[in-house]
Amino acid sequence: MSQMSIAALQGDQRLPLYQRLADVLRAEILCGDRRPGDRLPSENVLARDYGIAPGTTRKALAELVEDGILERLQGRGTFVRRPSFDRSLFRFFRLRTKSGADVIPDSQIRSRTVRRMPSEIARKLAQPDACDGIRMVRMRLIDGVPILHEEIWLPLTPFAAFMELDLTEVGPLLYPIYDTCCDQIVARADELLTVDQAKGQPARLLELEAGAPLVCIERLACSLDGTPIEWRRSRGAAEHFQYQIEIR
Amino acid sequence: MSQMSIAALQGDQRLPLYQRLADVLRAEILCGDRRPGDRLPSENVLARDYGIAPGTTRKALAELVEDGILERLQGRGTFVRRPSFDRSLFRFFRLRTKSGADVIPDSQIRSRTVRRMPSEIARKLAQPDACDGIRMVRMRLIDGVPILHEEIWLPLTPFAAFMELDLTEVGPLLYPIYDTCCDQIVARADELLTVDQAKGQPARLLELEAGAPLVCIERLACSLDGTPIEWRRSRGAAEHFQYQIEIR
DNA sequence: GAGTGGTCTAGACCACCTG
DNA sequence: AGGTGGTCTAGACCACTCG
Repeated sequence: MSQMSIAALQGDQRLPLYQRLADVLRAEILCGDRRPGDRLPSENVLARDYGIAPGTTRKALAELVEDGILERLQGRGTFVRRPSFDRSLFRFFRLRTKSGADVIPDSQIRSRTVRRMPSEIARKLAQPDACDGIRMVRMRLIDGVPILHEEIWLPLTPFAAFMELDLTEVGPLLYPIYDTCCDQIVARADELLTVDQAKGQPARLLELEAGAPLVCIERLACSLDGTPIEWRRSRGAAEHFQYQIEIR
Repeated sequence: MSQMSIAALQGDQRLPLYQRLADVLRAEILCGDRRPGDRLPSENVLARDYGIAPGTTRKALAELVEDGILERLQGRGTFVRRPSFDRSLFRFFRLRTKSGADVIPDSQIRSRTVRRMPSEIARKLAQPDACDGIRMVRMRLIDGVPILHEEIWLPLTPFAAFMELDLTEVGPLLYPIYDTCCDQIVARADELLTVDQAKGQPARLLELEAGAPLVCIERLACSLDGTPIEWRRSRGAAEHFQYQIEIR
């Protein structure tokens, strides 16, 4: 192991040692060689294995901690972080209910079918045009009141097992299920927020009049290595929402 | 200088040395003792002055670089960063015009008066209730088309000089003017985005029918030490906007 | 050429966790 | 008690900038 590792660090010699080590470790994590929760070798062991000083190892690990990929616990070790992130939507969104904030709404999956993906969604999911995918419609409710209408698309390739799942066992959070059931970890997402007008199925399910202002969030969720995994569009009555953000 | 500085670091001895040094330097910057653009002493000089190892100094400086307060340039030195941030609004907002993105709209200040602050705004600006403030109404246009209606409030206390300014000389960016004219630096801001319906003056100036969906962004801008400096509410036709964000 | 920050080394001691 | 990470030291050499 140790000689091979030294060879690996010699890859692109223009970069500093700590950078090359960070790249190696990052790659090992992204390709699934090291899974979330795994403990890495201690900094001294890494230093010996790669033939560099402990301080240099430390700087590489610090960079990955900065990235949010690793977590270091004094006296315990260095661990691959488990990205948990389904609450992120509600980190920015605040639902204007009596109760206040930080509630994850209840979830009702209204349908789950395999059907032809619209080409625009296929493109965003990096799938070939005119292929099949999994489509879900999900309502999210607070105190029984429908708040969000969600249309969710998954590519068949890694998510075939998802179709076998008992929907009654699916809770309000999908991403942990993607992990346990299909070995897919959502690491980041892009969101695009626009304002729309209510019409069709979403308007009906949200019990809104046609033309009412609707907030529309399109999200493309990606795995650790950047592969797009899930596309979803969430819509909700505009009056229920506020989006909060800090700029620096 | 050097002995005094050592005394300063002894303040709260539970914290690590690099942390205490970072706190001292941050405080010196926040209170205006070191201004944006100033060069700090080199890490070796700091180390000698404070009686610590250069590596420890380095870690303190790295933390402030991380915070965005300092900037280090190889061969030149370590500098206090000049926060420039008026473009941030448009880092998230994309205006759906033919031309595309990354345009700072033109600016027309329609009024600038001193008048009684609404109590809610006074509270947010940490001003006493029923005090006077500076109120501006500003339109922002792209290709001559009104896009945003802005209502802006400033506390009189540090901004009195702003009333003397020739408005024809005010460009599209206010924050650099706050700096040069009133010695106020905007370092961060909180934004709250909601959806509203057009009515009254904003609707008229934006040439919208009453009831049209309106995006409404309330922003509270703060100086380096966290003091609220400016409150503004920007409104624009919802159809013109999209808000983009990356979640990690 | 002198001074700066960027990288790297090779240790030391401490606080903390676990078996 | 032994291993872990957190802090700290005291240097080295390099690349870069500037006068």
